[in-house]
Amino acid sequence: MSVMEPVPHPVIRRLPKYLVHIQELREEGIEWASSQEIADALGLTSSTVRQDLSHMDLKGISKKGYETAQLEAVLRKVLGADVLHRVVIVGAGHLGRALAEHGAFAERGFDICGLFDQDPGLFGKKFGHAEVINVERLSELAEDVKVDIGIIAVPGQAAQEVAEALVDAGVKAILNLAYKHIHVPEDVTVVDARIMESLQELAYVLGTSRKR
Amino acid sequence: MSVMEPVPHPVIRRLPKYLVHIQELREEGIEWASSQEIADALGLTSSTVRQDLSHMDLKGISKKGYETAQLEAVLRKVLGADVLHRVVIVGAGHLGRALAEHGAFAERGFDICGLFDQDPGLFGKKFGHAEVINVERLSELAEDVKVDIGIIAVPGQAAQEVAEALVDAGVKAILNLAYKHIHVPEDVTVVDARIMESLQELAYVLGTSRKR
DNA sequence: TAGATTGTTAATCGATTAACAATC
DNA sequence: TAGATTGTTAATCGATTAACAATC
Repeated sequence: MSVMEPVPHPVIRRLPKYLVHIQELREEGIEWASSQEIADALGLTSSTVRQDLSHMDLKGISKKGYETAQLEAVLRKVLGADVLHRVVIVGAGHLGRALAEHGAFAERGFDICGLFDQDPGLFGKKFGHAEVINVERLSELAEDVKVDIGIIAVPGQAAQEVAEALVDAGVKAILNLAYKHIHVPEDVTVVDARIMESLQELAYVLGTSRKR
Repeated sequence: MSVMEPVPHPVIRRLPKYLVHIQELREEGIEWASSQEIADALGLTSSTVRQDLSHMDLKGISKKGYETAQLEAVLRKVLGADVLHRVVIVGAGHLGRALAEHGAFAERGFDICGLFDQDPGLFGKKFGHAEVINVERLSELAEDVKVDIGIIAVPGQAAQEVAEALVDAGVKAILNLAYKHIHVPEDVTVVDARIMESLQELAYVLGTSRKR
């Protein structure tokens, strides 16, 4: 509840889930939600929900729970959903293009302001409202507009190189979709998101269940 | 090291990272890797690496480390990389198409054997080597071939419905890319992978650093 | 042999869950 | 009032890190 205490990482990762669910409840016209109801919907325990929300600047009310309008506002604020984030995507392969064309990002405050690749055959092509630009011109763009987030959507071998280009351009937050760990300075935050790893996780589970 | 003890979840999620790194080392002709070397490359501690690998059926050697060939083999085995996994994708939007067209899955033992959508305008169109099929015909396909993994790549509102169709079709492992928690029976494993949530996590970090 | 590195036990750290007094 | 639900403390659980004897 106190404003400046650090929110633990596992909690941060759950906040977007709360936000989505609460927005749904509001669309249905529901004004109050108890920790138990939220927990059931998201596959958590009510205890976890209360602990998590205790980090937010918000008070629940006994017998009623949390006011959905207030909860949505608080979550939007802490997740920066009301701030415009400028995002560049490096790599205009299938995945990079799909992201550029995916409308949901714009809806949630992520503006794709650049789509880069090294293949001249792609330069100038439009995906979503972004045009493919030579990756060498990344730093030029970064001089003009402050880039908040860089998405790495290139093959693994090129990931580290791209990461360094993003860091040089002053980007402090990187989403790494490449199948490779990247090394960055301490003041840069990296979040990994790899569909391949998730698939392999499932493959492991399938393997163990098959044996029994 | 013992064959049948359950491997903790955090360890499982790191195994794919080890595999990728070891494969790289082998391509470079490197035959031995110490826990410290692996840790540095992947941003872990040597202690974590040794603990993780102690779950594998493998022995390191003092002074040399782990034999990369052996380590790769063991990791491939435990992650089921040598088994063909039959995958269906439900949702032929930008993301679903990008996945179907993404060659890296086939390389790693994931065969996209079906791409489904509800939009008749898409039926018959080819992405990668998959043709878009009416989602109502999902169960038909499942009768013919054993589907191991289902990928949900539809908008959030449709996610639960699709999850149920997959469960009905006998799919026991689901990768959920939709922005919505899905409820499934106990014997079905769900892994969530949402780029939006990862972006929001970064947005949170940006928000907190901005304040200081 | 001396030194490096494993495998494993123990210590620490942190997250989740349980419990319950306070409160509406 | 009685009952439901919060906010918070304490207990539990599990993962990571540290430490070190064993070993090559």
